[in-house]
Amino acid sequence: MSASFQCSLSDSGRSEPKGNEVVETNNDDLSSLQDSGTKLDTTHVTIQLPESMQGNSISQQKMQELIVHLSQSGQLKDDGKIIIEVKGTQEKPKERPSEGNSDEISAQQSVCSVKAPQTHSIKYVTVQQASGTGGPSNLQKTAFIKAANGSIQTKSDTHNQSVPAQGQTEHKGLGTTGTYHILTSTNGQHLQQSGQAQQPAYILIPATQQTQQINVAPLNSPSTASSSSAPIRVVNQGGQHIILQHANNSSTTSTPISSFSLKTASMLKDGERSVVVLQQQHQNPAPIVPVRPFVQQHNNRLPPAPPAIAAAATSATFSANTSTSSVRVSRGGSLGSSGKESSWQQYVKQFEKLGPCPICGDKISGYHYGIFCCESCKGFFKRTVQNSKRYACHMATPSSLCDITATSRKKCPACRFVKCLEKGMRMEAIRSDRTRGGRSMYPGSRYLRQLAARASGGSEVKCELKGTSAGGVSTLPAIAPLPNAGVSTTSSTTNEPFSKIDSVHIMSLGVSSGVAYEIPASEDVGGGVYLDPAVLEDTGGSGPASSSTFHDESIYRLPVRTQENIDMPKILREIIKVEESVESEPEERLDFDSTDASQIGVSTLPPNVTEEEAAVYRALLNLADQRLYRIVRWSRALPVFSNLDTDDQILLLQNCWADLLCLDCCWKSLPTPTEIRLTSTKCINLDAAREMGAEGLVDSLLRLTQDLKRLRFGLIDFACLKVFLLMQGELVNLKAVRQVKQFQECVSQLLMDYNATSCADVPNKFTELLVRIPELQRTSAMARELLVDKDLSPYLSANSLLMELLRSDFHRQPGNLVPPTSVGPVAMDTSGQATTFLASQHRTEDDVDGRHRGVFQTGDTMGTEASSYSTSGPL
DNA sequence: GCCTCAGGGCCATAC
DNA sequence: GTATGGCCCTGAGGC
Repeated sequence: MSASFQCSLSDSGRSEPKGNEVVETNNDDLSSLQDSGTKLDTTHVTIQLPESMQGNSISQQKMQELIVHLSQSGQLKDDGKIIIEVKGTQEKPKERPSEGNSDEISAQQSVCSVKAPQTHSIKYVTVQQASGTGGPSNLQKTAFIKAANGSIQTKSDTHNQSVPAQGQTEHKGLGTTGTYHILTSTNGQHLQQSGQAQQPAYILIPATQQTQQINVAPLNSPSTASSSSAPIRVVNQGGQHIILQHANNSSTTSTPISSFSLKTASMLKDGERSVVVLQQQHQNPAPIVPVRPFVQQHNNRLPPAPPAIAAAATSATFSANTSTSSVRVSRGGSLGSSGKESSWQQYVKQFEKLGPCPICGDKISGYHYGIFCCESCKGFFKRTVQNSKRYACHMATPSSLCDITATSRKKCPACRFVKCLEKGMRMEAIRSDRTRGGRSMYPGSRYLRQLAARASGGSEVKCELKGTSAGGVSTLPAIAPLPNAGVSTTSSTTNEPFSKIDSVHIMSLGVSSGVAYEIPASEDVGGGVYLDPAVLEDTGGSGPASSSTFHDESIYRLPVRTQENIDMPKILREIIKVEESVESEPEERLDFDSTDASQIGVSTLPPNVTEEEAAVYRALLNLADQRLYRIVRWSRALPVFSNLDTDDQILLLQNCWADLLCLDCCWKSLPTPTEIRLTSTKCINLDAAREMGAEGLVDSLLRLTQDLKRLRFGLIDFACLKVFLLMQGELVNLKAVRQVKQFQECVSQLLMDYNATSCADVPNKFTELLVRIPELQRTSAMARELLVDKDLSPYLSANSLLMELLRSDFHRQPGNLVPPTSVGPVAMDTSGQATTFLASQHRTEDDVDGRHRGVFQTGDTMGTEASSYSTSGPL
């Protein structure tokens, strides 16, 4: 969720607008204006944008997030309505009156009224935008359909404003309205264009480029550029700017925004508020170089016209050519050649005006691996990824990334590489087969984005190219921005390059050379910043599909942005934050030497087990025990869960601990599809597992890991799936059934939305993930049976959490005839009664009894010792 | 068939 | 000896 939405929603009721900001009001006057007599619960949200923005739009996704957030916060009831005002008045931002009264609502108003027919509540959201010049108007109608299962779907439609849609209240006549088209649906697919000739493009401009001037040229032909261009819509998203190209280029007479800057000062923060404001650069627009259509009719094949180039109207190569033909420059020198310059020199010339390389400040040479950057950084990035290079920053106490400039870039390749990633370079753009030429097909590649743009209309391609990478700014998918879009962004409120608060873990799995080390990364490295290890084994033809270069070597994992302005709902942020917090804890030890039998208390080994083997078992079980403690810490840090009754917490953890352990194994093993990763430096493969009698388990884990990898299982997926597994509201004896169910549904919905909107390259990802749960549960059942088959007492302390949970498993088996004489508190509350999905794994009583005999043979002692858990233990 | 453009490779230079 | 980076080659896709 965008900062503006987030902030406005976080403060209920009226708030004081300060400067250019988003405010939320509950203006009864507005309500009365919009409410056509119905007694609906009304929520008002005002989005304020400054002067000179010819319009402003909210993407459908934003709308949906807004609705979801309002629903979750209880502010939006069924049969309620929401009025979203998008203010874009003529007043100057700083002179704007402090209170948003109805008189100010002169620019736009959006109205969402709700009527809930039975199982679905259909929320129509209309966004009306006014230029103040009068003329025909259109409405974007978006239906938010809240299904019975809690999911929210959207549908879009465009219609003329003259006839208010059913269920909507009347809009105030505010002059010319424009229509923007929603580009993505909840399933991540592009919606068909409806009605208008063009569709908008979303262009993400990283906030780091706040000082970069962005020139926006009209879409129309150059000859009409100055008079009939489409206005640009600007919204804020998670510290990034989204420029939404107006779709209506046919009838609007609004003045084009020719040039504006994104200024640091415009990114205001007011407590939890974060507001984006775009300020117009010039009252009198600078000369605009018509942006050449990238495709189709004009046969202009210039490289994308960067904004700065557009500004440089007198540029030799990108002259202010007002004709449809233009000087074409190609490296082949076929056109526009000076005769003496090499083709390459000519080619490079195109980018001279682009501005500095976002990484080192050198000259941009072109679009490389996802961003505009210089040749040097291109080569550096290529070598680093291709050769799996490992760097280390030698700063003793790094608090920020080393300064990377054209002169200093050689000094710290570690920080340079992190900066490459941070600025949006994509490792998946490096080809594993090293084939030359052709179009790159990695997710997010410009080519794919162009294809997508064409498929959805074509005109926005021009816009996309125009807005692409101002001054070397990295670009992001113009449509349906990827979750890791934030890779290319930095803080929206600061120009601080980086911070080393979070870390990029580049961990080697090599035993000897595998020195785990950290490369400092930015806390601003962007929303969803997780370079999925699966990406490195992309199945795509041009990606590093079958590369063995990467996946066995390193994992590049950047933290998901968790700062306030992250573009995701609050609950999701909290979950991610908890996940990151737990992940940041020191890694568990897998120590084959320190766990001696004396600590266990049982020194008698089974006759066929050597001390050496016992040490291995002890180490592994101890590792599992440590992981379980971590799981408990994780769960207790979760919202909702931490507020549950202790009995409920115990019950829920009893139910899923093995699932979580197995999922954790898979998660850690994503970079090593042929081995299950125990720690960052130790793995177990099938051969080793066979020797330990765990071949089936490891094989199942591997298959699961590979499935998840194929699905591009990321941190958000991981975190949400864990919550999903934990919060099982169907458990018998669970007290807070409703809260648990609601939380699970909420997280499920968030994950579905996230996957639908941000993981479009993995069809049905959410469903695919859910389908894996039974397999995960089978695997975890296998693991528990394996543990039960082994007599663990020689290897594991009696008061280990693992032992306790296994004991609780035993008690939860239906029909267990011989309960242990003493049970730990973990099992006390629900012994013999709680049934779970795992309990449905049928076992015979004899089997269960026999398998557990070893586990419980010291039950009395364990019960006594373990009882401390109830007060001071993990639970 | 030509052009685009974003990949990779080569190799002189720097460290 | 290795890393760097400037220059050029390559080739799928678009027109």
